[in-house]
Amino acid sequence: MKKPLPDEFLEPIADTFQMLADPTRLAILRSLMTGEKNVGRVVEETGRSQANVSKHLKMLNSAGLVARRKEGLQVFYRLDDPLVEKLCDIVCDTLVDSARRKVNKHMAFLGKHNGD
Amino acid sequence: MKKPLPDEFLEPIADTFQMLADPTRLAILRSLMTGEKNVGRVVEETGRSQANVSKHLKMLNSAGLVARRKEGLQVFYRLDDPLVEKLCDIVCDTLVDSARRKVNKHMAFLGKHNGD
DNA sequence: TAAGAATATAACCGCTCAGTTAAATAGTCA
DNA sequence: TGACTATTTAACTGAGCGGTTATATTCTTA
Repeated sequence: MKKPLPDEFLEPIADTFQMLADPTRLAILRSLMTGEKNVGRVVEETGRSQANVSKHLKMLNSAGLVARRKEGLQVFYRLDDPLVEKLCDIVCDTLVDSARRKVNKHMAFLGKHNGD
Repeated sequence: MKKPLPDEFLEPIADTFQMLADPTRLAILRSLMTGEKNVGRVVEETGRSQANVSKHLKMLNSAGLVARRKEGLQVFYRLDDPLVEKLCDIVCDTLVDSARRKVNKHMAFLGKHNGD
């Protein structure tokens, strides 16, 4: 029932993952998860340099992950792809699960248990 | 209800995405989705060079995405993280949706409609 | 028009990484 | 042991990318 994904899709998919494969971009996306923000605000929240944030925002925009809106001197960005939150949710869940497994294993070693 | 993800998670998450941000590795993972395979078989199915596949398999193994099993001369690899299939499903769905939207837009332009 | 603020761009550097080629390792079988 | 097979590893190269610094652009306001 599940179709194998065609070769032509491998590269665009890899490109999408590539966009998410950088801590700074993830920090920017996380910042935008709580709503549309101008560049300066994103700079504040991520603690990265202005030029750096601007550069990454441009990449994210080109990739179609964030949308751009200009208003006077400021430029506002917002998430523009439902993919982002879904992916982050899944990866985060997996990391949490992984961490929990490690803890449980440790507890078992100590002869203890917690709800698994 | 949704907790913001902590800074310490950004890098490991980025690393995970990085593993998926390469067409060859995606091809390898796709190959392994139909079951455990030895290196030579993966080489065949992906059409990449043997050394290249071996290198990527090592990376995927180090990242915990695939498991390794040795049997005589051959080495068998298999998917070892539920994350992989989940992520690929989501990305593929999104790409399909995106493609469908484009088609629909085109149909609308032509004054036609199909089930949306 | 001049000054200043918000954002974008250009140039540069160091590093990582994908792919290739060639050699090494490990296991099988005669 | 020696030939042969499957896989791994080492060394190298070229391209891409993240970050910084400095400069440019765009818009507002006085």
